[in-house]
Amino acid sequence: MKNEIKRILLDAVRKAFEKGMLPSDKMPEIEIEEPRHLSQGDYATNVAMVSAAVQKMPPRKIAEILVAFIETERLIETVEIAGPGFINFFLSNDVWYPVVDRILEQDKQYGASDIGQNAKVQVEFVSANPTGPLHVGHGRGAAVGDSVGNILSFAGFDVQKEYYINDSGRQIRTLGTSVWLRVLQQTGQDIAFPDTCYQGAYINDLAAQILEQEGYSFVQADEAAAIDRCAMFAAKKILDGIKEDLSSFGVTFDQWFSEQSLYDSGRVQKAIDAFTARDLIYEHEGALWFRTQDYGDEKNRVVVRNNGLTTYFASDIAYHMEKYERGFDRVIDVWGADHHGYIKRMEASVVASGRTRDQFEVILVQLVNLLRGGKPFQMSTRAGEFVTLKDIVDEVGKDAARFMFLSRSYDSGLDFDLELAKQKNADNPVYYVQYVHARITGILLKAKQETLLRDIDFSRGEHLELLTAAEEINLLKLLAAFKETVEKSATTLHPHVIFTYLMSLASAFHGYYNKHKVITEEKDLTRARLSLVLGVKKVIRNGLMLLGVSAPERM
RNA sequence: GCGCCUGUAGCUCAGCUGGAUAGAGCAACGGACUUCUAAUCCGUAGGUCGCAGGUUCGAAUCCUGCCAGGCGUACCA
Repeated sequence: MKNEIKRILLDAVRKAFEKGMLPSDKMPEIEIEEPRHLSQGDYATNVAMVSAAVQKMPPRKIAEILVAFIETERLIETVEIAGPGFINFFLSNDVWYPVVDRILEQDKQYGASDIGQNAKVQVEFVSANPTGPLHVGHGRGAAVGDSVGNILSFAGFDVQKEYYINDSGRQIRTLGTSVWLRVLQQTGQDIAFPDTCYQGAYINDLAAQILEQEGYSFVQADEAAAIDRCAMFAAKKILDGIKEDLSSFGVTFDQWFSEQSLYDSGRVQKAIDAFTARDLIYEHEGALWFRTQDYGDEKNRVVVRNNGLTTYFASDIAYHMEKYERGFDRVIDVWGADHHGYIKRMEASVVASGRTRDQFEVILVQLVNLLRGGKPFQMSTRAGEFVTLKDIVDEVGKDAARFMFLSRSYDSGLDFDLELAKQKNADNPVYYVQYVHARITGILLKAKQETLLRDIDFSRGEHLELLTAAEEINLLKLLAAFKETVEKSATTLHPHVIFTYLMSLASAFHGYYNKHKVITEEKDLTRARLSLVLGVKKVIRNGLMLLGVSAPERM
């Protein structure tokens, strides 16, 4: 429609020039936008204002001339000049009716877009160390990553969701030691448990489990091997738990990628060697350094410490090289905001390995500020005091938790009040949107019971021209805007755009519902309205699906 | 000190690829259920868009400088 208006305007400029009404036939880059207020039409353009310089005339004068040459076609009801020189277009209702047909026809695909051009994109998120259960903070990253993946996929990208498992290095050894010491304690040995070990009660559970499995002889085994065994055992158990928690949070991954596998296949060493050969890595004071400074980082970074152990950065370099080798055009990492200092060096390694800067993007999710009854509630993984994602899902449900995490831009910190979240009351916006879906289902059920309206599974809209109420036209316009909302969300990588859209659609529907009856005495009007609400129902469902929230038939 | 994010109604936040009277939810106040689910709706009230400059016909939106808050600034992960 916007292109249509642009064409009409170009036409008007040309005709006005030919008739000698305008000194130039040039038209600068113009905007066609949807005004905030209904009184300003369906579309407005600033063509007169931006042409003032070229035409050497006041904007309003230009607007008057153009309007005289605009051919009001069937789709345009009226054209007005307003304010400093805006030209406002009021469209006829006919423009909006076909959207219902499109929704009913495309169903679950309505709103899908092809802007992604099938480009291969990888979204990596959560990637929490398997040293303890996921906590609330991970939940936000999980919700964001999963939804961004869904939205990109819906927008025509070829998306793969991946979880990177840090199953190598010091924290895993610490995990093994922690479990081992608990094992010894459980067999009656009086051993101190150091602060540097993981304190959570789950460590005790794991110790009991491995003791049960291995038997008492386990404690007499070689200690180094036993600690190793504990580490493997615990990491596997914890990872299983993480998978389970994510699954009940509605989050699934296409691939779980092991850090250890990068060492086993020699990829880490290969990456170091390759960069060393290009003098991107050099030795200094017994350690190996990457020249990230050459790529805009504030200082160079260590990849191999002087004790011979590699840093996280080393395997991350190899990991990201591997991602592109798998054929991804874009790689998106979802990180907690406390890792933002890591972006520069990661970018450096990506660019150094021959990729362009825009092939690597980091979604920085600001931290979740945990509150309890309005008061700050400090969590500490080390001390074993934290609220797990599982706790939250068990208490408030997957839908409410996900909706809350996605309600705001991840650029802002999120206050998560445990007391508030655990209340299953009407304050929670998820019910506001889900209620629309349930309400419409109720209407359709009722319509089905009416003998005259047995067949309500319309494959296209019926008698749509009878939809003339302001609320109905408004709903149609919102439904038509869903696709561009998806595209905006995909382009900006911001899922909350979908949230905001769903809230406006829900609000428009509730208002309509309270003012008009869908099922009336007039059969044709009823069928028209049923078509409309069926469309609303499908769009609500599609939007919720992108956020990973269910659309209940009943509430 | 430097870097990233944020600063909009009493509270929590949308709006930020510049547009015409800055929006929503909660909280406050007043209304609407013999009706397709009141987990809803309608109305009232509430704002120097952190501050100061700049660019522009036009700035919450872009630029600069301040101020405030969060996070980060390891041969930790």
